[in-house]
Amino acid sequence: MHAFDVLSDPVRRRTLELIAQKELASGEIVNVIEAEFGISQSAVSQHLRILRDAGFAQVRREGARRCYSIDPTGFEDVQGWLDQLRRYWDSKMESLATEIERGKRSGKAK
Amino acid sequence: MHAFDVLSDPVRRRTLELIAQKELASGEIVNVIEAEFGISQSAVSQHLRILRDAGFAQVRREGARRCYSIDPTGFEDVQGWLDQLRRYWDSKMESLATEIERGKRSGKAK
DNA sequence: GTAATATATTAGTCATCACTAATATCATGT
DNA sequence: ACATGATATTAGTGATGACTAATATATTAC
Repeated sequence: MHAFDVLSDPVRRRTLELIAQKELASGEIVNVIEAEFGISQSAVSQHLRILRDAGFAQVRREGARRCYSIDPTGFEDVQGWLDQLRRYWDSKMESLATEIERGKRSGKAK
Repeated sequence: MHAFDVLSDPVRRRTLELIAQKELASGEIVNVIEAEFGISQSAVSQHLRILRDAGFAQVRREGARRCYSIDPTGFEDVQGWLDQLRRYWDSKMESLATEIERGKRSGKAK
């Protein structure tokens, strides 16, 4: 599943918000998500798996508990793609600015 | 449609890459996407509508042509959400570093 | 070992969305 | 006015993914 597909689900985004602030056990995440979205433990567990597989979440076993925290790895591709895109349109702006500057100097600006 | 849903489609991501570099007429976009993904003009047009509606693309009429370019507006929410999340885990790292520092000074580090 | 708790997995259902085919709209040239 | 080209829209179909219910696995307590 592509990184952006992972982030396209509101339950997964909310889950990331939660574990970004503080490591949480699966059960604690289930409590919040169940209250906010009205879905089952099973559904949350499936989302957690997707987050793990895509490198957005890390898990640490603590007895019977599974403690989840943010894994920055998954965000690298996403942020990279966004940065690349921004570079494109920034450089476009820049060459536009250069063009305007050139126009001014040669007195061609209308 | 949520901003992340918009970005979760590969055709739309590719389209954004194209128009981020250079303003393109609908037909030019169709040519590239048709070649790369093997989908119809209709499909591309539907994707362009979604990009417009979500504030990722701007359109300019030029006779019968519709010229598309990037609209940064749509990316604000996306980048904002990512930044917020990063702030969370950065501050977590910071307080962890502070804690270690404190531990060292008080000689409590194990 | 058995019960209780915590979490994950599986099978099956339903909704959403991306697509095609067909059609509509709009501008341009004759 | 009509044909042509460029683009958008609509209706209908198929695939994917999010969910529930049921079950499996693992850990702790008795």
